[in-house]
Amino acid sequence: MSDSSDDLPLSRLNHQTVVRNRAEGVVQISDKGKGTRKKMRRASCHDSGSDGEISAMKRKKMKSAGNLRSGHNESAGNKKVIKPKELMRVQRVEQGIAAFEWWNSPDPPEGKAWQTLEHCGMTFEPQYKPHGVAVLYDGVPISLTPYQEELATFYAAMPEDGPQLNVSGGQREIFQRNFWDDWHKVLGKSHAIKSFDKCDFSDISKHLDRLKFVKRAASDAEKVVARELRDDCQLRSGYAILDDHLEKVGNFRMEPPSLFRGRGKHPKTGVVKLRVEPDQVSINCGASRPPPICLELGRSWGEIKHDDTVTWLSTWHENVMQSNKYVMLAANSSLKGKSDFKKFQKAMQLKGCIERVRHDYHKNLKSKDRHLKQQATTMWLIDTLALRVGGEKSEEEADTVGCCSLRVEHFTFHKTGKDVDLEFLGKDSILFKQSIDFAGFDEHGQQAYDNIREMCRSKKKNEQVFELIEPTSLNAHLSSIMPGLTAKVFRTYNASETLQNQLPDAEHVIEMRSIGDKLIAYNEANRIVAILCNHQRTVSAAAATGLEAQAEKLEQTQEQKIAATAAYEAATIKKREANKSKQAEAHRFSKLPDEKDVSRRIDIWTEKIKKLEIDLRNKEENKEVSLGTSKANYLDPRISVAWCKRCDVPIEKLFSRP
DNA sequence: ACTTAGACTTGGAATAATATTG
DNA sequence: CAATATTATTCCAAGTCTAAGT
Repeated sequence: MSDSSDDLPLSRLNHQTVVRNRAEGVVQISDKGKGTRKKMRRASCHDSGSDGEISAMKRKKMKSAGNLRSGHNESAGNKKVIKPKELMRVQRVEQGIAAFEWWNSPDPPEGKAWQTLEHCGMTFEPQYKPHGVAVLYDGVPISLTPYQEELATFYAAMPEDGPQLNVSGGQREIFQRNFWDDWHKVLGKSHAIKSFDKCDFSDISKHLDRLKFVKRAASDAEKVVARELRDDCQLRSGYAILDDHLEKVGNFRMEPPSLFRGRGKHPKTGVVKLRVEPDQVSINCGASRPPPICLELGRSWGEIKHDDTVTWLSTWHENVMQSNKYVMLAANSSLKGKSDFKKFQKAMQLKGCIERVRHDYHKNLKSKDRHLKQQATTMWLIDTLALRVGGEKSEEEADTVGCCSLRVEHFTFHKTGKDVDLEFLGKDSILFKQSIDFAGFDEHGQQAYDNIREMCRSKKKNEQVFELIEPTSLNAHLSSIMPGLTAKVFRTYNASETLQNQLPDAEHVIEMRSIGDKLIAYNEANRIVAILCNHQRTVSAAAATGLEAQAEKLEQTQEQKIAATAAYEAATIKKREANKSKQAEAHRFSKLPDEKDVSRRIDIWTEKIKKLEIDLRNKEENKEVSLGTSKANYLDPRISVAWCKRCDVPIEKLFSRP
């Protein structure tokens, strides 16, 4: 690491080639053969597997690097030599990154996130290029300045029935009003355009559609060029060096300006999200390393910081919600991996003292102290229904709630029956709607029910049920039971616990014939977790029609089977008849389908139908459930990997790697 | 003690890449 | 081999939680 070019900023090494030396297992980013050289230990082909705990995490993070080689070995037995797929430049770099065993690397000192950090800052989209297509005002084309046109184009790009705009409560109107407020300001008081209603953006919309069409119709050669450009950008700015190893950066491209798209009934939807320039961006990098060079001609970064207690590389302020945004390392980086590992470790720690925690709130459900009683009741809900804690929100955001912010109006008690309807909009305005049989959950459910009922009494509809409880106080209480325990940990813990319980036993799984059947069993457990966490997705029009088509296909296959069965029966009958009316005539039916042949074909159809049915049922059940979130954030990979090992399922069937 | 800014995880949808099928 | 289905990745909003400020 003493090469002189080591001190060259990453951003300057922009036309380098990346070479992966197979024999030595060395990854180099070399400048035409000489210069910087990053050595990395290569992931060993077969994992040592001794360090039980982490080895599972490690398996999850293992890359196809191993695959490539195993593919090679197999081909040795085969006569034909299968050439490994040629890798793109980006893939080669990322294979090198994946070879780093972060789980075996030492942690930075307490309180520090890193010791050295070098990266390339952010990239920016080119400035707006006017297209000159006019907005019609009262039927008359109006010429606009480039900036005015840019905003008009943002609006024109939004289809009439665009996402989130059909939310009941007139989101389309809010969207338009917010856009008009901002655009009107930019147009100025004396502008010819005075009212939104007379504006017609359809010419711009058509222009944009044409551009989209052209892009879609691009030739293969053009697509290759586009891909090359993207790869160049990725190689130039997409990686960081943290504590002397290469890491992938997550979102190094500056968000382009646009109209803000809040979820649900967001009061700010349609507000102009401004273009952010380099001088509004702060950079965080190691003091001993050269800071990134701003690639925008004649521009520079706003501020250079050297804060080794945080993990962000760049940050800027966003004008719509007044929030900070960050560039961080990618989800599969060592930093995120370690933090992920800690999260699941904490959940395991909760497993060790869950009895104590539950005993605590079970006891307090009957407390005379109002605060304690509310606290215990919220804990019952968080632990049992996997609700989020639910902090307070401002008027400037969509009205969504979590446990602490639940209001009387979200509960519906019925005179008959013990079920309670709980209905509210949670994170991302996703609907939570369940009929809850409190007493059915555990022996404390009845008490929780009584408490909530009592807390709702004598309160107005829009008042909070647990007005004494705030996330901070709830978390403070939890931390007093177990250090570091917060409400969020319960979701992780209960998700992991559910996965563990729902995965079928190995003895049962190992009997399954195909990997496919095993994967269905895993997905089933995954789905139960997703349902617990209320991870939903909307059924797109395309998905709905796809489902219909599949149902039709199933029906067709069934018909074919019926036809085949009929043919089979006809054949047997005729054979029997032939036998009866002497052998002499039997040759007449020699062309009839052979009995065995037909019955084999029926078997094939039966198999096919079975497969289609399973497939369809699976899809139908997954239609509104999103498995991705729970898989990415809640399922402890160690549980999944252990299950795979026991059930003889290759882990890469569950976890793909970039 | 209370409020707010900052930092980081979680989340669904859009989009790109890849696999499968007709 | 093109059309289509499936899967992975990107995007960026929206949560949680800690720490700093007052």
